[in-house]
Amino acid sequence: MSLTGNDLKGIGFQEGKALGLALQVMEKDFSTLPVADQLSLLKKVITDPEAYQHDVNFGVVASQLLQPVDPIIALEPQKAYTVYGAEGIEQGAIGQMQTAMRLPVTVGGALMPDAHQGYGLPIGGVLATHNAVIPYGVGVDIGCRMCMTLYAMPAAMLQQKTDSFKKMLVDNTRFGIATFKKPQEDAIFDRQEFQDLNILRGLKDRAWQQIGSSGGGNHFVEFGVVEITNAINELNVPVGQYLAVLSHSGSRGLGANIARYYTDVAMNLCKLPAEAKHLAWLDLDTEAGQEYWLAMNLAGDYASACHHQIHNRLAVALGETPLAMIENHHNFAWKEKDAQGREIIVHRKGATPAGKGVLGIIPGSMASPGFIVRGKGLAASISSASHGAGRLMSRTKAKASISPAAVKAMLQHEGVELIGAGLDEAPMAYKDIHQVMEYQKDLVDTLGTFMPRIVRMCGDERFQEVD
DNA sequence: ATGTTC
Repeated sequence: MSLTGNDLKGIGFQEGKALGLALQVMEKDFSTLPVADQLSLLKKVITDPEAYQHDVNFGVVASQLLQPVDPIIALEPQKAYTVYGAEGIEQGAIGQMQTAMRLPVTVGGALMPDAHQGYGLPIGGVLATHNAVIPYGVGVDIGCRMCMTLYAMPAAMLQQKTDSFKKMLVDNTRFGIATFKKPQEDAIFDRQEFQDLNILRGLKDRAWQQIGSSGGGNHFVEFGVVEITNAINELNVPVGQYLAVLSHSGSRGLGANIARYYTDVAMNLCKLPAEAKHLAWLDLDTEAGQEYWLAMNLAGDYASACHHQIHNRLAVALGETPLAMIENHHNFAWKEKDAQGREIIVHRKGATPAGKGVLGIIPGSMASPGFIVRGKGLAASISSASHGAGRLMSRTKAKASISPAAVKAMLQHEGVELIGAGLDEAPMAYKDIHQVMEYQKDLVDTLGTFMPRIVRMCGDERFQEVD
């Protein structure tokens, strides 16, 4: 029988290295004993660690228990930050942002109008720090991002040949646990980081299996209609309608494992009061900080590579070359400059980079438009905007209160075909994107809109191997 | 977000 972390906490272990080591020792050498016997052994060790310092089995656990406990870093008075669309933001997200503004490393922050509560920094939170990176300020899905390609094809084809476009999505995208039988080669796998960092060496094989796949949750790949409304645009396309592909996904298991590992490292190295513990940071001058920075950037590039494979497969299926491609991370940290020219680390956890002239994509929901935007570089927003409409209700509440018939009717009304997805992704579970765009009109200009027509999200693939 | 827990 295997012990759990909670079992150990029950006999007095604190969250930390000793707990992890104790679990390892029990799993390796004592896993055949009944749980009660395992616990009574560990109880002796934690009661009198001195006696076990040189024990062949428990020496490593006892020595760790005897290490002095790291002092807790004090929070400072809260620094000022700007909230956009405060009336639509839940209190939990505001509270989390206030805590983040009290870290000694924090130099600035902003909360986007689609914000909601997360772990550590809220989703929709932007945090600028000095020389420190917070793994939970980036989020679990490192490099979660948007990518859009525009085609010189009549958008009406989507209605005329709906079934053929649906088949293109089914054949060329993978959701949930499903992956491609033959993953496509990619330059990302030549990256030295996969050899240089221990953690990455063990993650490469699954990254290879998963490349080009989309995962689950709010991720999607969809065909839709882009309406370019601004004649002055960096895409170099005239005002008008375009058939387009839009994708939303991240770095799959690769980023999730990097995030989990370095959050753990940070929380062990950087002890904060309970309400701030998930905001543990890594100093960029330390080995761990530099490793995380490399791993995070690799995960971001991997997420980008996944999107490029998705769009390439669909370009082949369409038999066309895209006119333009737009893409942006919205879960990431960047080295940027503040107004005084100092280097800052900008964490955007569910926020779109909106530096002056920077293009980005802000999706709505499966039945409402997304927006192609150009950042205005507003300092108060730390050059950021929202990464979507934001949830109006939790996944649990959405599943309990929205009826499949209502979703079906809404999709039909908006002329949207859907493959997969659960009620937690229903359009009515999201805020009104037009209202959210209004809240952030000082942050971005709109170049065009994207209306979804044929949407694929994660469905039963969660439970069922496809290929 | 994630083969969802060291």
